[in-house]
Amino acid sequence: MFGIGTLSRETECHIETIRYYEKLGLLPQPPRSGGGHRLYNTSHTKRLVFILKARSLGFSLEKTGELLSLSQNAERSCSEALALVKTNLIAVDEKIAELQRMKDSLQLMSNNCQSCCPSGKAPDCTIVDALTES
Amino acid sequence: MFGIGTLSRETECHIETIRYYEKLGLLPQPPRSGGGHRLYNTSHTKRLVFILKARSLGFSLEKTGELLSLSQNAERSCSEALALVKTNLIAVDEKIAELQRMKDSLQLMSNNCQSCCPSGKAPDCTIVDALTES
DNA sequence: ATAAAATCTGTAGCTACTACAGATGCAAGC
DNA sequence: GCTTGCATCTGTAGTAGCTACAGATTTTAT
Repeated sequence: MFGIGTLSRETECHIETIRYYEKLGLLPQPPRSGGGHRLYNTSHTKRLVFILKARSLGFSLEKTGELLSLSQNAERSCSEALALVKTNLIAVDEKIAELQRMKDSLQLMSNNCQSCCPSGKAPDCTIVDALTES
Repeated sequence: MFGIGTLSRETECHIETIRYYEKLGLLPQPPRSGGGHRLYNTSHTKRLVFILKARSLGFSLEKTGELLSLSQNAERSCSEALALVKTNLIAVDEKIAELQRMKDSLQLMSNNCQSCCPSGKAPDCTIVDALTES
């Protein structure tokens, strides 16, 4: 049994975040010491690592909760987990596409600006114009 | 002079968002009708369009405010605008890279799952395993 | 004149945390 | 046994960028 600081250090997850996940029900309420300090064991660590991995893959905390309950279901339904992964994959793909569009526009603005006013000052900044014009 | 509803329709920006931008100081406080309704003109439209474009390029509202003040500066400093654009470009690039990593992992999980348990049910779901294992 | 639509202000909610304040708990050294 | 200092506690408020009300008023159309 170890305290929240140890769990935080092991998982590199902030203490406040751990408590926040507990509040949301993603982590179970751990037993407490006589004075009220939370006491964890390795099963808590595993569960938190699961949550953090899902987070790093872009799953919302709600979806992460669904994955967690799937993972604890004795008769695991692979297809449900697969559906969650695929939905997230589509969302990630869309975000990439949108960011790529942003990147292209920004690149264009940057290139235009550098070729038209290399001195650094110009009364007709192409960047401002690009944002101003319709 | 027209009302907030018209401005909202023209720019496809929600009424609440317009008021929010005013509250933040991105949009000036417009004149009011006798009864207190906001009255806009085309200069407000232009400014809002500028904001919305910057938003669509991933600028934070704070950075958008900086771009706005640059755009209104008589002696426009191209280099400052360029710096803002470049900083944002780097941030966008980093986000793309991170999402790409997510995508690769999700794709791998999805492929593994589909090849190992096409029936849809399996007691050893590779997705759950991937999240559980260290 | 009246009904319906638009707008007003102000507050609370959303996601996923983060940052306090102020009160305790705990462990180690003396 | 006592003190010191770090760890932890609860609860609230803040962050970004909105969104969604409630309840009151204004404007517009008939």
